[in-house]
Amino acid sequence: MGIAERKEKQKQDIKKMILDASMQLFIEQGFEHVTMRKIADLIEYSPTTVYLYFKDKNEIFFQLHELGFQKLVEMNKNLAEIQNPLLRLYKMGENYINFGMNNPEFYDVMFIQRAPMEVLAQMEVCDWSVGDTAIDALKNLLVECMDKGLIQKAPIEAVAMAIWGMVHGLVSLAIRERLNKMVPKEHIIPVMHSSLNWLLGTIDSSFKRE
Amino acid sequence: MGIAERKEKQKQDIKKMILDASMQLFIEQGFEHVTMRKIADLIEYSPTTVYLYFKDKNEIFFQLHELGFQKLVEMNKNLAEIQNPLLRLYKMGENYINFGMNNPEFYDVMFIQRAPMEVLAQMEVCDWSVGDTAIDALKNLLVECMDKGLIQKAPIEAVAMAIWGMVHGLVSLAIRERLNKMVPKEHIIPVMHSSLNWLLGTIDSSFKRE
DNA sequence: TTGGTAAATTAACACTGTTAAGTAATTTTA
DNA sequence: TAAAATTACTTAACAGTGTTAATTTACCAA
Repeated sequence: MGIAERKEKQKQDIKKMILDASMQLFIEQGFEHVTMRKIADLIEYSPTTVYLYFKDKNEIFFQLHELGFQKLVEMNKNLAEIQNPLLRLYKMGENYINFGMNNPEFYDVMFIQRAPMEVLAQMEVCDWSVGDTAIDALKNLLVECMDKGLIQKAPIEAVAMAIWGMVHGLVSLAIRERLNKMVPKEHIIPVMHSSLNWLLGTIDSSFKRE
Repeated sequence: MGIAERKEKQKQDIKKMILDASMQLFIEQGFEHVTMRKIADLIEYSPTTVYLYFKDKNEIFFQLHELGFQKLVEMNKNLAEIQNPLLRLYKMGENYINFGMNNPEFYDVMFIQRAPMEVLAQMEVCDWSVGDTAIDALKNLLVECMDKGLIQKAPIEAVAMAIWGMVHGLVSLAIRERLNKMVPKEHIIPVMHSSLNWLLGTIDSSFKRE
């Protein structure tokens, strides 16, 4: 069935076109300026055609949110070569902050916008796998640190949430303009890194970053 | 000029009616379901009348955001009676978490939504005074802790951002449904408190909360 | 060539924030 | 008190939003 295959491929191509157009719009103009009509204009189809490939606007954002996680995972590949788990933990936090600050629109749709979670809630199998995988990576790393006696044993859940909370808090406050007065824009990433450094420094006082 | 006064009062009354209606809508139905027409319906005026009292929708949200800060300050009055600065710091974090989780819509407009900051950006004197006051309270408390040798000396800015970041991160992740899989909804506030407890515990190991 | 299916479009609905123009009510002035 | 001016409010409209139903166009098999 060569023609059915080709049709399927065409369908996937258009889906990709829609996602590319959406991505372009939302990186250039931000989440709230992405409209179905603008997407349609960009791919030179009528607005309703988009609905033949995606259930609704939220589903498009859900896909972009997944794409964002792919980018984040990509970024974290440099962790593998780091032996010291505590250093790896620091680098993971640094990566997270850099990712958020360099890809604010992706960060937005991944961790701030409600849209992707609404799609998830309406799915029969409701697992946020991309998110859970990322969280598990953090948890596993923490377990490794504790096992090797690098940080004090404590409830993993609470520690993981504390660390994730901190880096997410910093990035989301920055993205939503709540740190403008506190720190000038050009210094904000270094200050975030020093906040992270302070936290990990208090976890293990023997840890000092070069 | 008694009549000018009365007019002024009437004007303020209607402003208050509009804010009350907006608040009711956004507490009951959430930020994104507050519309100018619904507000107008609720106060039984035409939609355009609202524009005679507020420049635009963002300005209404800015006022609600200020109101939210009043509520938060109100909540923090119980801090005064606490002698130990470290305990006071814990209680401040606890209050922050409780405030956010019990008033998610207020928290949203105060720390997540862009609208209030857009109003601020268009003002000639662009100071986020309510926010800065809150941040200063945290900083001062940290200075007190350091002065009394309760926590190790470190750059205030970085420490303040780390702590604020953490509590904000936890609350905003919860509000935006990113912790649903990690922690069941009914346990979420206790886990947040234990995250905070863990952080403050690592800052000063002599500190254990009852 | 015809019939049937798939793909895309047009038109429309019910909303949204916001502005311009017009009306009604009130106050000031003569 | 009557006319003029100001204030308060409303109606109508614009340009946009997501989304659905009905319709047309394009394609492929018999």
